[in-house]
Amino acid sequence: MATLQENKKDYKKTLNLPSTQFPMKANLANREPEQLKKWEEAGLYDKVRSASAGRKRFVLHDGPPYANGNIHIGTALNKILKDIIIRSRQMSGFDADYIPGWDCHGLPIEHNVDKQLGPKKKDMTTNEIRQKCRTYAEKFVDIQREEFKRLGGMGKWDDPYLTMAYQYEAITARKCLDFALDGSLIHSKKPIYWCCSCKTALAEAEIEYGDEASPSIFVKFLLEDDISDRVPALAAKKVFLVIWTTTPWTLPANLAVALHPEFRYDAVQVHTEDAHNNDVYILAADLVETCMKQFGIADYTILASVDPGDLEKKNCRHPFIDRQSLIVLGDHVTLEAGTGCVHTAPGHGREDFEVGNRYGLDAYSPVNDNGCFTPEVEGVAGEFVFKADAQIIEKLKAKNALLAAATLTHSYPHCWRCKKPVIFRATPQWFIAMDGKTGIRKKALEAIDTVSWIPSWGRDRIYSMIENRPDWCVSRQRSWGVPITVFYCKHCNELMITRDMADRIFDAFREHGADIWFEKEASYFMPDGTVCKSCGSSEFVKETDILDVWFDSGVSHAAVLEKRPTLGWPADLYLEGSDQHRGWFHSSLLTAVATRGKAPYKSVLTHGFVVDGNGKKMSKSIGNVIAPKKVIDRYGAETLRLWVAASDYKDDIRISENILKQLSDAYRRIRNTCRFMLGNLFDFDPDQHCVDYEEMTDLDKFALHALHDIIGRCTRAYERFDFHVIYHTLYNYCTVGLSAFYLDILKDRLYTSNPESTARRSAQTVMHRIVDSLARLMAPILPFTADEIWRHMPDASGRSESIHLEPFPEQAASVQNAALAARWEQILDIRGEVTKVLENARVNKVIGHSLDAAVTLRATGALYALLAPYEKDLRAIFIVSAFTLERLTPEEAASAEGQTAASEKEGVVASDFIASDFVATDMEGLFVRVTAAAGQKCQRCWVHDPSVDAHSEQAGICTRCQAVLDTL
RNA sequence: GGGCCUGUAGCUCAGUCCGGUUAGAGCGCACGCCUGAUAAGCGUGAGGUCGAUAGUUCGAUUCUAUCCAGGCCCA
Repeated sequence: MATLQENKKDYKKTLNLPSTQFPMKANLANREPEQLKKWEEAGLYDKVRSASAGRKRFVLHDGPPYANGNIHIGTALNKILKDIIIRSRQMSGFDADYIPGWDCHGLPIEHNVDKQLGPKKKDMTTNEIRQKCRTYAEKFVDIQREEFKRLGGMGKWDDPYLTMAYQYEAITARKCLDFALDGSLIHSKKPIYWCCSCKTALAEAEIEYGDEASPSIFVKFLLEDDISDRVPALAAKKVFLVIWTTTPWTLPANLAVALHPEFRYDAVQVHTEDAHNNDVYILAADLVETCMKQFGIADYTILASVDPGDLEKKNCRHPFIDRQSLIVLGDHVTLEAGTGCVHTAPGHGREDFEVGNRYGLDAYSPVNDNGCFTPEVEGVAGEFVFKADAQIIEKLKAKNALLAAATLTHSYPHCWRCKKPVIFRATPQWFIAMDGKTGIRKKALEAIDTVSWIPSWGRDRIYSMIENRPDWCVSRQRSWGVPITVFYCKHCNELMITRDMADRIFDAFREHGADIWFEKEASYFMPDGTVCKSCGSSEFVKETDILDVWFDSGVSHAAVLEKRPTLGWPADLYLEGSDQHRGWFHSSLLTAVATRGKAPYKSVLTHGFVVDGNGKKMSKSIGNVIAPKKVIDRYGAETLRLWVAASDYKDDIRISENILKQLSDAYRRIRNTCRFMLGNLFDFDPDQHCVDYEEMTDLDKFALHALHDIIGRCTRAYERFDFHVIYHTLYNYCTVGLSAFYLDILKDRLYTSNPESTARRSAQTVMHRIVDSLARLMAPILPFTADEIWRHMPDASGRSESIHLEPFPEQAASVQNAALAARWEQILDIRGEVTKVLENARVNKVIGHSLDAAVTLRATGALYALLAPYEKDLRAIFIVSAFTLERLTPEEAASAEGQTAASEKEGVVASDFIASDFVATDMEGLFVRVTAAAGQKCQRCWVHDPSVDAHSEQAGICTRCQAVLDTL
């Protein structure tokens, strides 16, 4: 007779144990690049495209990232979301092409090129510099393209749109001229940062802040208008508004004094020994005390409180120029320093400009390119502004307008290149008028309500931004961009642009790029014989300003959606971070309503920002930045994609080692669950072995019902872009529905049955459908893994070469069975009660494995009726060796409940019922008894059964196994 | 400082719109089992003043206000 050990081995050979080439370890970091290469070699994306030709289109328009630097985790989030959307729409039956884009012009690139060039730049022509910028942008387009592809994103990476492409540049210039031709592009002055030493305009990014010592002076402005009708205490007094400034040189450009509309102001009469005696000063009430200290005035009386509203639009006298200064109200006034009355020179400060704009004041800036006063400024004409400070202070003293003067060290903007302090200076700029005759603002506001904003607060956010924004300043005094292609008369400075010229410029740009603007004379773009309408001159000069890059990307709907044959206007969806309400969503809307009268998108989806594990923003200085490359190298792009899917991206989303670890655990669980099913399908041929629904057990039918529930939930979630619902649904399904329930129960049947038996084939039919559906459902989120699963599934007729050519699984109504599902939900609950009692037996060393146990259930009417039809199945469902069902009357149940409770409390055995070890459960009318199973453990199926060893020919196996072996 | 948004177990998310049993799930953790999914699998269990405070209400995680913490956009 064979030894037990040998028998064990022999019997193992007779089992149908899982077998698959699908590896347990994903080794994503290494395998993903190989996979990408295979897809590329196979031309998968082209196949996807041709497979969906003729279907209804879904147009997701890619917002162009800036072609500078490596991608960061936020860009990765954005691109992965887009890819999930493209793939899921594709799988739900749309034709969804993805055309990535890059924003290639603009200051940050030029700035970096500047840094590389250093002093050489001075000797280079504009086009030489532009060429360097173009090369730089190309380099980063290539770098980022590879990084994006590595994320698993599917799309036309070989044919992206670039804002520096000639055709794109031509369209950008053309769109700008559309504004010019309909009168929406206006020329006006605005203050900008200006470096007097480099003689150039500077952008915010080119400013470095550093300490600087400045004069700090208090100046009084005589109130000309009488407000004693509102404030009687001021009758017949000399009333002054007192301002504070650290830039005395801007006083010649003073046009206004600003007060805060909600602050309280006091009129203070001072008593001094000097010329200021009996002056009345108007100051913010909260600052009276500190100001008086600074003025060195101890003796003063508060005469009255003044409502700033009573002063609005009244006039002061400029302290040393024969001019009025208007009193205005503005929210930018603070109580942090000064007097609460703010010296306002609209030509020399951004807030001054904005408040001045509202009151119709000129951006007066009598300072030339060198930083010297123009001749019109008496006394200091020709003087460098910072040098003029002292002279202006002297002048104020002489006019008895100076209340105090000191020196203050404070943070002040400096030029990034020459490190000298910069000034704010108004220069002519091009603006797109928001409220001109084309009424862009009004149209934009109306268009907002035709768009679906997800989440809905996006609507309010962009609405208030459009509602309150100033005119759009589109001028930049730079080289790297699309020029504003208008001309001026050389003699009278009259603006010149016509439809004909616009066409010529468009054609020239399309052929040569925007460089040609800087190469050719104005006449090149003008019909022969063009003369100035105003003075008749035939000599013209070109505008040298270039366009704000937001204009470039803002016309992408025209340059891309309208031009690409696979896209269309308007887009179904724009998807970007919530910062783009002010950025791309905003600029796109403005250019679209102006030229097409409609929004360029039907819906706008926004995602939040990536923050660290504590919800803090990532920054280099804090050192909490997580680079996508690091994540990919360690966990693979799939894990990063799973992170995107798991997070509710409408909020800010967190990432940390802990979160990634959790996701990588989840990934492994999903992978392994699929691997188990693949392993059990090793001998399954779907074309031959599928079992009909009607022939299946209720358990298998329930599994199909549950699967179709999952399919419904996931496909609905894809429709609503609720990807985290999919993650949770699939993950929970794998752990709870499959691994801990269905698959665990199935093992016995799969391993021990005759391989050809209906019981086993039925289970395989269900598992095949599950793994097929799971792979399809996960494909948009986990494209690598889904395709890997696909390749390891049993082959069947009509299969595509890649899962990415397949649609989502259908939700088949034929397997929906609500009544059956309701019964099984209850059986699941009962199973939960049984496992608790089993665990108790395990703790008490009665059993180890659940197959060591025999379970008896006693149940009352309804529960008994539910269980009775399944009596034979429940042994397997509970994964125990023996199962018995007994019926209990309600009276017995009630009495037993009481007895069990009593025995638990007192430790007394109260009746035979309790003596037989039944335990009351949390379910009313359900009692469970667990005992060690009788009989030997079958060496083949591991079930304890009295029949084991009853057969003489084979040692250690049960009748059931013997029967199977007989058929093999 | 202003506009918009967010805050539920260690983590990722339900629930809150329209107030009402002991606020749910999975993971993680702890303990145990198994060794025929094995760098796997199964079971049980412990975790929450629902950011804080005040108000409305018979009753608030849910409604209101303020505050705190954080994010985006402005200033």
